[in-house]
Amino acid sequence: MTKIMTKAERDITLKEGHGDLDSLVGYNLKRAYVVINADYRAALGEDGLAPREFSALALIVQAPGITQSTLARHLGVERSGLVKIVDELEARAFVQRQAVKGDRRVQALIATESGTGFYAKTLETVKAHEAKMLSSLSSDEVNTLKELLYKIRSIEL
Amino acid sequence: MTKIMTKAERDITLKEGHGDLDSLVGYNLKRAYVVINADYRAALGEDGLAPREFSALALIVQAPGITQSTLARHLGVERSGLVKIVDELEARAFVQRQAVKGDRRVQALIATESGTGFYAKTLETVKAHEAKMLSSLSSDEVNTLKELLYKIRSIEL
DNA sequence: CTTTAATTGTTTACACAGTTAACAATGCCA
DNA sequence: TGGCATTGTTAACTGTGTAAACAATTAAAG
Repeated sequence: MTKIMTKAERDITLKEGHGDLDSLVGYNLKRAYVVINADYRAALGEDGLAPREFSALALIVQAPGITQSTLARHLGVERSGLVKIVDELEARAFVQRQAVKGDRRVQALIATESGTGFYAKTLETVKAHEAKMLSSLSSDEVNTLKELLYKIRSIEL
Repeated sequence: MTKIMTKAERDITLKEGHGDLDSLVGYNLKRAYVVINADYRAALGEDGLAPREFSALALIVQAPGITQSTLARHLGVERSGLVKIVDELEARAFVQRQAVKGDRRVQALIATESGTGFYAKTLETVKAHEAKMLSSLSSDEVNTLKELLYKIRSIEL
């Protein structure tokens, strides 16, 4: 026999905020991800780089000449999925696909000058966005958080 | 003048693992989320509940009679998006939409007996999956992680 | 060598999660 | 009563990503 609650009772019950879900890391992880992601997009605006293009560009800037296969592996996506990411970056003239002598299958990725500049500018914007989002955490807490998340994402790598 | 690296040089450079990206919370958050999510699905198998159906069911079990609007608000999704989640749960006979006297617009959601049972069983599976994933973290670390993620997801709520 | 296997980038088809906009039915309130 | 808000729903669309197939090329095995 299930007891039905009134609307007021429901709201009070759920307002507390510690049912089963809140004790699950996965649920908190997803919700936090959604919040951060939404603010990221708001902070970068209409023609800012989407997260995946941004992270791809970051690796290309920091490892000039990286191939798409290697890049896909490091980003944790499929080769096929990376194609449109690089297409987008190339369409905006931030990176170039460059032939490699010695292996005609691969095309090395290098950032253009404007790509490098745009990346640097975007990185500052992203850092500002994160600083704002994490302003209620101490810098120790932020470091701990990064550390723990890094541990999790390194599982079975 | 951009210096192109050899493949070996590239691999060494990236293996270190501390470029710009690794210092960003958002990037670590996303990668950790993907890892946890993949293992969640593997742990629950073919006909297990997907994360969103599971969390919806959790709230329905814990707040019998909750309406779709209230549920959507608590889950952080749109009313329209919740429809197919509840459809799925109803198709599997885990919840029922029940008319409410006094307001003919809403339909209260209640878990069936089998829904409650399935939820309890699934919750144990999910807890086991999390325990496995987080085995390299101390229980203090796990609690800290939950706490920090909860702080983040509570921003502007 | 020559045949077989593996790798790279790519396209196409698909699945899934989620949003916005519109809508009918109903309730609230002034 | 009349206007406004809310609820559940559908439909069209976007975004993100996967899996499967393919041609070109390279590496490995006999």
